[in-house]
Amino acid sequence: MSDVAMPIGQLARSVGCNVQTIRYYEQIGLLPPARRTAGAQRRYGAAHRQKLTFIRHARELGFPLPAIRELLALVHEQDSDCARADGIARRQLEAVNRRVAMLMSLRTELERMLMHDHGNRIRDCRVLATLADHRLCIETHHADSADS
Amino acid sequence: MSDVAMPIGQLARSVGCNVQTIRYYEQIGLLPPARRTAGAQRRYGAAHRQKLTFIRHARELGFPLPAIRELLALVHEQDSDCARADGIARRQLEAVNRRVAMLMSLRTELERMLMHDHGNRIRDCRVLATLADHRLCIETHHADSADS
DNA sequence: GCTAAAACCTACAGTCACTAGAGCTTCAAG
DNA sequence: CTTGAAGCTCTAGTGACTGTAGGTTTTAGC
Ligand SMILES: [Zn+2]
Ligand SMILES: [Zn+2]
Ligand SMILES: [Zn+2]
Ligand SMILES: [Zn+2]
Repeated sequence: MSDVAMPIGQLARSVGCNVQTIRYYEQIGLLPPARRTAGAQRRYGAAHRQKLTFIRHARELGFPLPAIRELLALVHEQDSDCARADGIARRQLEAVNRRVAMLMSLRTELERMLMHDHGNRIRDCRVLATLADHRLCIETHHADSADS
Repeated sequence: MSDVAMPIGQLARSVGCNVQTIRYYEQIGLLPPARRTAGAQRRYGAAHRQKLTFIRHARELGFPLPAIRELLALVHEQDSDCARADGIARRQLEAVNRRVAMLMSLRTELERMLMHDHGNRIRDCRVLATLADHRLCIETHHADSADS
């Protein structure tokens, strides 16, 4: 399509993020500055769109921005070994695994709380009783790393 | 133990959070202000410790602070119905379920990326190729809600 | 009573990855 | 040439803390 001189809003729609996000990426130096019209509006081409697509896809897979910055730098070294890139992805996988494990035990505990018979008064509520005393929990859901 | 006049550091150790967190909770009105010594240092008793334990346990289960604030308010209405408390917990369970679902599909995709044979050059790297083009993904891991 | 170290105090900045708003300017269609 | 959408910069806010600077209080040993 009209790749030649896309304004920022069109680029945003085409990759599915919003305009402020693109300006933010430029500001922190993740996306190189766009060329500007005489009136100082940004105009983007295919290269920018590719880079932004990469960034957004990585974000959707949960990579943090510093990791993405490193991955983008690696893309330019076509002849180098990809071990570093793979390492970043593996670390991301491990982080995801830790979060999943954490959330699964939270889920178990929340389900346990809710399953119990509630004497429908606050004073007898299983949810509040459990929150007040972790000994009513079975699982050790406690955070070693990875929150919420 | 010495519940009578715990200084903030001791309270922090006893519930397993750090000192700034307690001051932060006081600042945002989640934890009521402690009484002070002549020299303006905070001293805590059993009631404070109970409340803080409740807060920290709820946080470990992923409840956001506004939900915890509401739960704490409910605890004082011993004779009321616990439906609201249960509703908050159910919403938290649903949020956890959404996150788990999201993270599972991220995990699948990350594993797929990494499983592939890598021609150990950047130019052939499956990780970077996949990040550059979502069509190489099977799962629709895309975020509708719940990030990272 | 004195000293030194540990713990405490306030106030403010920084984290992460955006998002929202105010107040102004530029672009493109008619 | 007018108008309305879209763009611009700059600043502040989100959630739930964490870290720092620079000062004061407490406590234990002598
Ligand atoms: Zn209940
Ligand atoms: Zn528990
Ligand atoms: Zn590779
Ligand atoms: Zn994908």
